[in-house]
Amino acid sequence: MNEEKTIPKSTLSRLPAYLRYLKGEREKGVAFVSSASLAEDMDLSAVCVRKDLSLVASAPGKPRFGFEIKELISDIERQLGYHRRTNAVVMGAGGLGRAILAYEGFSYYGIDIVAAFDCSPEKIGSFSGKTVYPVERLKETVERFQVKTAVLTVPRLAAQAACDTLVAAGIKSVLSFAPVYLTVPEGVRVKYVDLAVSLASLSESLSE
Amino acid sequence: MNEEKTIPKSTLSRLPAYLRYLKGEREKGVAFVSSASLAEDMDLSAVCVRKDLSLVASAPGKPRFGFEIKELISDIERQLGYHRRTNAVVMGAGGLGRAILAYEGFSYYGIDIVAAFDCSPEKIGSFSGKTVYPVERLKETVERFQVKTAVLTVPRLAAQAACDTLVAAGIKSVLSFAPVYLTVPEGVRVKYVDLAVSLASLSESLSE
DNA sequence: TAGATTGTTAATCGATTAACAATC
DNA sequence: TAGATTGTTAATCGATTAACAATC
Repeated sequence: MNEEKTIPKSTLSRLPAYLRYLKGEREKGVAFVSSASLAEDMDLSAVCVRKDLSLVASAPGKPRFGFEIKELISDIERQLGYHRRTNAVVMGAGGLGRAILAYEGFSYYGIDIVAAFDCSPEKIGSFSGKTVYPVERLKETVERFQVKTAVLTVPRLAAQAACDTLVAAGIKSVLSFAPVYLTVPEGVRVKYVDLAVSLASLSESLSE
Repeated sequence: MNEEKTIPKSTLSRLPAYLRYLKGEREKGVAFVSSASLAEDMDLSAVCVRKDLSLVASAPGKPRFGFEIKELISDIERQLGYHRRTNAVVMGAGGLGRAILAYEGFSYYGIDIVAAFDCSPEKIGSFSGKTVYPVERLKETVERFQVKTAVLTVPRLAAQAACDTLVAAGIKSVLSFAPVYLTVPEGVRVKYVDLAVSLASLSESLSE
C-alpha cells in the first residue's frame, strides 16, 4: 500500500544539475551544503531545492548544517539509477561517433559502450580502446551483451536506415544526434540531442 | 498595449521537435498535416498540438486540410529566431571539438562558427574548413566578430579555467560539454549538454 | 450541405511559491 | 537557549485537458 513516494518529473529533470553542482563542491572539500546556498548558486528558489531534496534524500538535512554532500550525491545517483550498469552500442564511427567513444563520462554514469558499428570498411578498427565492427555484426553483439540502448551518430540522410537496422537488431532506445525525425515502431523510444538547437536556444536567450 | 502574445516555455520547448517532424514530412512531399496526425506521431495530445500551433502559426489551419507544412516550418523558425545569424566560437579542438566543427547542423540553425581555439600547439591548424587558433587570439576574435556565444569542449579538469578565459574575452553564453558545474559571474549563462545524462535517462526509462 | 478539423473558453491537474511549525 | 535551517501544509500560478462552438 505505502508506495515509494513518486517523484515529480520536474524534480527528476533537476537532479542531474544538482549532481553536477554537488560533485563540484565535494571536489573543493566542502562537506555540507544548505538548501539556501545551493539555491542561490543554481538560480532556483530555496523552497524548490528543499522540496526536491526532501523527496530524494535518504537522511533529512540537519538544521544549522544543511545536507551532507557525500550522502546526497549517493542518494541522487541511486535515484537516477546510475549504480546499475547498462550496455550500449554506438552506430556510426565518424567524427562524432569517435568523440563519443573517447568520452570519459559514460562509464561514470553506469553506461558501458561495448562496441561501435559502421558500414564503411575504412572506419573499422580500434579507437580509444573500443572496437568498431562492420554493421553485419551488430545483431550478434546486441544479443550477446543484451544491449537495449544505442547512440546514433551517422549522417543525417543515413539516420532512418541506421535506426531501422538498430531496431531490427533488438535495440529499444535510441539517442540520436542526427537532426532528423525518426520513425520507429511502438515500444521503441527515441531521444534527440540536437546540438544546434541547444546552442540556438542559448544564444537566442541573449537577445531577449 | 496589444503585446505580441507571449508563448509559454512549455510550448517553446516543443517547437524544435515539431520542426524536426515537419521537415521530415516535407521531405516526403507531404504538403498539409492535421494536428491529430501530428499529435499521434509525436505522442502528444491533439489539443496540446493545436494550442501550440495556434500560438505560433501565422495563418490558421484550414478545417478539412490542416496546416500547411511549408508555412508552419517558416513560422516556427521565425519564432525560434533561426533566421537571425549568430556567431559562435568553439573552445577546445579535441575529438568532440572537431566533431562539432564538422557538424553540418549549426549553420542551418543560424549559427556560424567563426573559429576554434586550443591551448596546445599541436591542435592548431585547419579542420573541416574551420581554423583552430591558439587561445591567445581568442579575445581579438571575439571582439572583431562580436561573438557572444561559445561551445566549450575541453576536458573536464580544464573546463573552469577555459570558461573563465571565455568570459574574460567577453563571451555571454556558454554551451558546455564538460560534465562539471561551472561558476560564472552574473549575466553569463551556461547551458550543459551532458551526453551521459541524456543516455542514462533514456535507458533508465526502459526499466520502468 | 455534412463532416472533418480548427480554435477557444472553462475545468482540471501539477508544480511552484508562500507561510509557518518543527528541529538540531 | 537562541537562531539558523529544515520540512510541510495551504495558496498561487501555469500548463494541460475537456467540452463545444466556429469554419471551410
